[in-house]
Amino acid sequence: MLTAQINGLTDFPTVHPASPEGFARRFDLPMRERSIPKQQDLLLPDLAHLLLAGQACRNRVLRDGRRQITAILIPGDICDPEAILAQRADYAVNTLTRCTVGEIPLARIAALDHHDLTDALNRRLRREEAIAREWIVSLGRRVGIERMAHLLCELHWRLAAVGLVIGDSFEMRITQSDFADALGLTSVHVNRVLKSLRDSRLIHLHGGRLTLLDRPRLERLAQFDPAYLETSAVPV
Amino acid sequence: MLTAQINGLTDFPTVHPASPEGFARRFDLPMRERSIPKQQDLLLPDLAHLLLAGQACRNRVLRDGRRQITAILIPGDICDPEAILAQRADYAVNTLTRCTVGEIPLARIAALDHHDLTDALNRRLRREEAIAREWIVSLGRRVGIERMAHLLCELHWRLAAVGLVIGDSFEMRITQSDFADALGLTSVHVNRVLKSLRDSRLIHLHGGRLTLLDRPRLERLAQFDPAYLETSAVPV
DNA sequence: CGGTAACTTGAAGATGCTCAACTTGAGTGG
DNA sequence: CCACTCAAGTTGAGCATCTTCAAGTTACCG
Repeated sequence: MLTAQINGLTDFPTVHPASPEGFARRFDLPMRERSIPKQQDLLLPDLAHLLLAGQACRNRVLRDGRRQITAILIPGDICDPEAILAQRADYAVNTLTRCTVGEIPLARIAALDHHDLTDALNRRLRREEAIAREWIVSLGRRVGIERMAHLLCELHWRLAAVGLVIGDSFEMRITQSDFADALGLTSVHVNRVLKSLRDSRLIHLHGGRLTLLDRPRLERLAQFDPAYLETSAVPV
Repeated sequence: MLTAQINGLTDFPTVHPASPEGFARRFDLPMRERSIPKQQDLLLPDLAHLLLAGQACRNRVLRDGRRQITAILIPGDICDPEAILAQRADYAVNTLTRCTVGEIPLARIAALDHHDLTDALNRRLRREEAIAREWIVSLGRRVGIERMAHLLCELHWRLAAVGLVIGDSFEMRITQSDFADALGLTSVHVNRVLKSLRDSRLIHLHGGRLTLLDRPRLERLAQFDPAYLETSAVPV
């Protein structure tokens, strides 16, 4: 079994135990697994990509090298829903940690033309747009420490929804540099923000595992309201 | 005729001459027009709202009053596609200028259950998400002047697509304060950024009309690439 | 156990903010 | 048509957040 096999690797990050490959199974689609090192481009042409383990991101790089992450992907997420729905994705997807992806030929998806499937994808897209809106609020109107707090609350909530949180702690191997590119900050400032959160006893980070020590206070600091994530509980 | 009637008002901003109410007509939906002053809440319950004239925005306000605009709406845009697709919209919509909206009862839309309609809405949603991604890049990685340049390029492109640009100039009555809330800046800084763009002879603003004096240079400054807007030309 | 990526810290500087005063301009009523 | 009013725009000065540059230190991986 895939799940057992992955869990056997001791340092393998954030596996979705609720078998996200259920997506492929539900619609009877062939899926090939692939393991990818961290900091690599992930998308291959003519395939849809389902993230099974690890964390990835969508990002854009400006001509002068400035990089902005526009979304963080966790197990169970589809990396490129636009590839399925619109035959194109206008972004790159990179791994933030070592990842396992499930690859499904686009041709097979197109062939089955399943109404439930496009419905499910569109529901996911609406949720992703809600997340994007919240990122816009963060980037526009929250200061560094609030931005970081909000992102950690979001990740906690999303990881919990797929069973990857124990207590208030979860695996977190994203580098400070990548956090910086997600939060619109520099890695130096991310480091200071994290130190400040540690000093305030709001978080604890050790051995690639992050613990939210005082989630209520963290959520208050971030003005985090999970309503935007709850709405479409998004099966499939 | 609606279009003629609106165009009769001399100071009425950015009317979509290509009759955006074609949306309602195409699907044979009843639409009531309503005129709304600037800086007002726009959404009413149990209705879908189509923007016919003027400019509006989706926004969120934090507890301490900080406000972030997450999207700018122009004639032809649907203010609350989520209200139609998911029976809820987790944002407020405000008018930025005086507006005319077309209101369509949600019950009537739900009743017809037209597949083309949900398809069209989902296509619009994907385009909006592409715009949101670009806003994330701007807010995260562009400095003030680049952010403003990029937004002006975006508005130029979108307004041109609905026939509201003459030469390189279009009606623009959004206040500097609202620009600030869209760009994650203060109105004071927006003022300085606009002055700088004026001094560089990149834009000209007079009598509520904005002219892009050197669009190629402005687009280079913003690193603007209209691909994300072109993709789904979005009829309906 | 050596090498490299990631993290940490300090100091100086840039971008953008806050506060405050003033100017301009559009809409209103006399 | 003018005076009045209030919202919007403009400008200056000082300050906060965050950046840049640079020099370490730690931790992971082969």
